Amino acid sequence: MQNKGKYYLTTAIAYTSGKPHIGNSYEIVLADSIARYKRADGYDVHFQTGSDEHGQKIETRAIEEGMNPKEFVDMTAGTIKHLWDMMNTSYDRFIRTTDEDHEKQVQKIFKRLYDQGDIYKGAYEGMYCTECEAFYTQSQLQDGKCPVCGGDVHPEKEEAYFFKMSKYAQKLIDHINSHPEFIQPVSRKNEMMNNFLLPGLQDLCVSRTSFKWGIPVTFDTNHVIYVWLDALTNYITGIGYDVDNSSELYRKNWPADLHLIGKDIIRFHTIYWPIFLMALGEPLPKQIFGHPWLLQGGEKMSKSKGNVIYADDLVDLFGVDATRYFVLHEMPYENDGVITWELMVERINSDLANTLGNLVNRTISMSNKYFGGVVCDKKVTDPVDDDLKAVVTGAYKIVEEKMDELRVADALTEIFSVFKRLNKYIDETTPWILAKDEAQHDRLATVLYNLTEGICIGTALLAPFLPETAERIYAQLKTECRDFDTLETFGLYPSGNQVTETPEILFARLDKDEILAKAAEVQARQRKEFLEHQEKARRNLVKAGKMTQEEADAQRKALAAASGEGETADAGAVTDIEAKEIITYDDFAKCQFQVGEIIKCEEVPKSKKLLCSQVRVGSQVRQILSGIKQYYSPEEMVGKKVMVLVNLAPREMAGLKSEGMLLCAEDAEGKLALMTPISDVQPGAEIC
RNA sequence: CGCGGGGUGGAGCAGUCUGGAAGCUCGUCGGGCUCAUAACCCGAAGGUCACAGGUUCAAAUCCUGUCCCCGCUACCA
Repeated sequence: MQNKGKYYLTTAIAYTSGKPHIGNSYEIVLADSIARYKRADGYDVHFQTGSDEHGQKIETRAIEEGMNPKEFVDMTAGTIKHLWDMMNTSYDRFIRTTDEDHEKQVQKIFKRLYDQGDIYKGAYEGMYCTECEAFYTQSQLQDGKCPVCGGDVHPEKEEAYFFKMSKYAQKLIDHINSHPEFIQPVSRKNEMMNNFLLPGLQDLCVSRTSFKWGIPVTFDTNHVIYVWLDALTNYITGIGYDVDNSSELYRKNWPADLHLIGKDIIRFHTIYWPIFLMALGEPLPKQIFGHPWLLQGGEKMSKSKGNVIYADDLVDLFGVDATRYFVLHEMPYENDGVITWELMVERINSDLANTLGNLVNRTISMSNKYFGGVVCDKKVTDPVDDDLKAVVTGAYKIVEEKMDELRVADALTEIFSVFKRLNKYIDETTPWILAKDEAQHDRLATVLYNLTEGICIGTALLAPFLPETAERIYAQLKTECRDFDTLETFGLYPSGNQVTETPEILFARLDKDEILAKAAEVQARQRKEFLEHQEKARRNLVKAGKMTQEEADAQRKALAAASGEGETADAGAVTDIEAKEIITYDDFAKCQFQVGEIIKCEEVPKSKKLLCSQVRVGSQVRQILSGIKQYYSPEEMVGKKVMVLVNLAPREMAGLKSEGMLLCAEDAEGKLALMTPISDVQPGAEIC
C-alpha cells in the first residue's frame, strides 16, 4: 500500500463537567471514522482526543459532588475515556489538560507570549454577580439581572491578563480569504468574518484570579491561565510542542490536517487559535470543520427535560456499530441532525438488518446449500454481471470523493448502494432457479462468487465506519479486509475458498414497541437520577458554605414549579404513546363506561399486584380485580368514585372473577392514577 | 434595518452557486419471488418546492417584499 503521507486530526477535548451525551459522542465517532478511513487509504494517521479539565465550573461541580477538583476530573475524564473506548475509537492519544507535560508547556507558552508583548496585564471590566462570583457581559444579562441566579449585578473590575488579538487580525483575515477550505462548512466563514473579524477584534482575557482550579501563571501566581489558551494548545502540546525544542512527533505532524469541532466553538478555533499560533510563529491548521448537532426530536438535549440520550444506553440497546452507523448516517453536513428512538429502529432495520445483514446471510446460506460452502469462480459470465462489477469497482472512487469533502453520511449512502445492488443481482440471476438445472452448475457458482467478491469490496469500504461488523463479515467469509488500492479490481477473493457453515445474524431486526418501552425506562431512570443528583448537589453546596439552606429550599421549589403546573417534582416531563387507529363513533359507543363506588376492597393474598374491589355500579355490585396494589392501599380505595369499563368480558385472575375494569392513567414512568369524577355524581352515572 | 442558516409529497433530506421535464432514503399501497432476518426485487399513489410580486421562451433555482423556525451576538469550555 502506497504511503500518502501524514494526516493529523483532532477532536475538540471534552469538558469534564459531566457525562457527554450522544450529541457530544458523535464527534469522536466521526473523527474515528475519518481516521480509520485515512489509514486504510494509505495515510500515516495521528489521531488525538482528550478532555478539558480546568475552570470555575469544574470547581463548583466538584463541590456539588463532595470531591476536590482533581478527584472530580479524574472521575469524569475516566467516564469520557470509557465512552470513547466503548465506541471503539482508535485515538492515538487521549490528552488531559491536567497532564503534566501539557501544563508545563502552557506555562511556557504564556510566558513567551508575555515576554514578546502579545499578552499584557490589564483589568477585566464587566457586570459582576456576587452570588455567583462570576462576570457577565451586558448581552448575557436577563432584564439586567444575573442570568444564573437572577440576583443583582454591578460593574466590577478584576485584574487580568489580556491577549492582543487586534495585532494579528488583518493577517488572519487575509489567511481566511486566501484559504477557502480553512473553515468548513463555508457558511460559517461569513459568520466569523461579519460578526467578529471585520468589526474589529476585542482583546481576549487569558487569566483569572477569581478561582484557583487552573494552570498558574508562573510569574504571577494569583492568576490562573484562563480557558482557551489552556484548552486550544492541547493540539500542539499533545504531540510534543515545546517553546524551546519541539519533539519529532510534533515536527512531523504539525500543522494539523483537520480539527473536528462542534459548531458552537467555531469562533475559538477559527479566530483565537490561529492567532495564538501566529503569535508563536507556528503554521496554521489546514482545515477546521464545525459539524452540526444531533438533536433529540428537534430539541436540544437537556437533563432537566429528561430527554438526554447517552451513547452507552444506545450501545446497550443496539450495539456499538449500529450506534456508530446511526449517528454517522443521520448527521447531515451543514444542518442539525435528528435522533429519536423510532428513527434508530427504522434505520437499523432497514439498512443494517435488511440490506446488509440479510445480504450476507442469504449469500452464505446459498453457498452452503449449493456448494457445501465452497466459493469458486467458474468464469461463466453473463451480460448482467457487467453492471454489477461496474458498480462494485466504481464505489471506491465515489466514496473517496465524498470523504475528501468530509461528507461522511453521503459516503455511507454510497457504500450501501453497493449492497443494494448486490441484492438486486440476486433477483436478476435467481440462483434458486439455476440450482435446479445441472447444466447451470458453473453459472450458479460464478454468481455466488460475484456476490461474495462484491460483499468483500463493499465491506472494505464499510470497515472504517463499522469496524466490528466488517470483521464479523470477513470472519464468516473466511478472508481478510482488502486494502483500498485493490478495490477497483474485481475477482481477488480466493477462488475455492470455503465460507463458514454457520452464518450468524449480523443485525437482528428490532421491534419498535419493545425498544420504545425500554427507552421510556431509560429516560425515567435518568430523570430520577437527575433529581437525586440535584438534591445531593444542594446538600454539598450548603455544606461547603456556597449556598444557604434557605437558598437550597428556594431553588428546589423553583425547579419544581418551573418544571410544570403539577405539584410533583417531575412535572414537565410528558408521556407519549403510540397513536392507535382512528375509530368511528360507533366503535366508541360499544364501550360502556360508568361511575362506580368502591364499597369494599382487599388485597389478593396470592398476588403481588392485585386488589379485589366490590364496586357499586347503579344498583348492582360487581367484583373487579385491578393491578394497582403498589399504588393504592385497600383502605384508601374504599369510598372512591372511579371510572369503570362495565361491558368488558369477565375474566378470572388469581382464582377470582373480575367483572370489568377500573380505569387508570399510566405515565411513561409507570406511575398510576385512578380516574375519578371531578365533582360528585351518583354511582352508575354513564360516562359518555 | 446586528450576523448567519433554514422552510421541497406522511417522516428525514438532496437539488438552488452554473435557470431547462421535481429526486433520494424511510413509511404506505399493489405485484413478483422464496436463497434469506415477515427479508429481497419490481411498480404505484402522494408535492401549487413557506407566501406575494417581478425578470425570462422557461424559476424550487435569479431579483424584490412578507411570514415562520433555528443558531450566533465576544471571553460561556
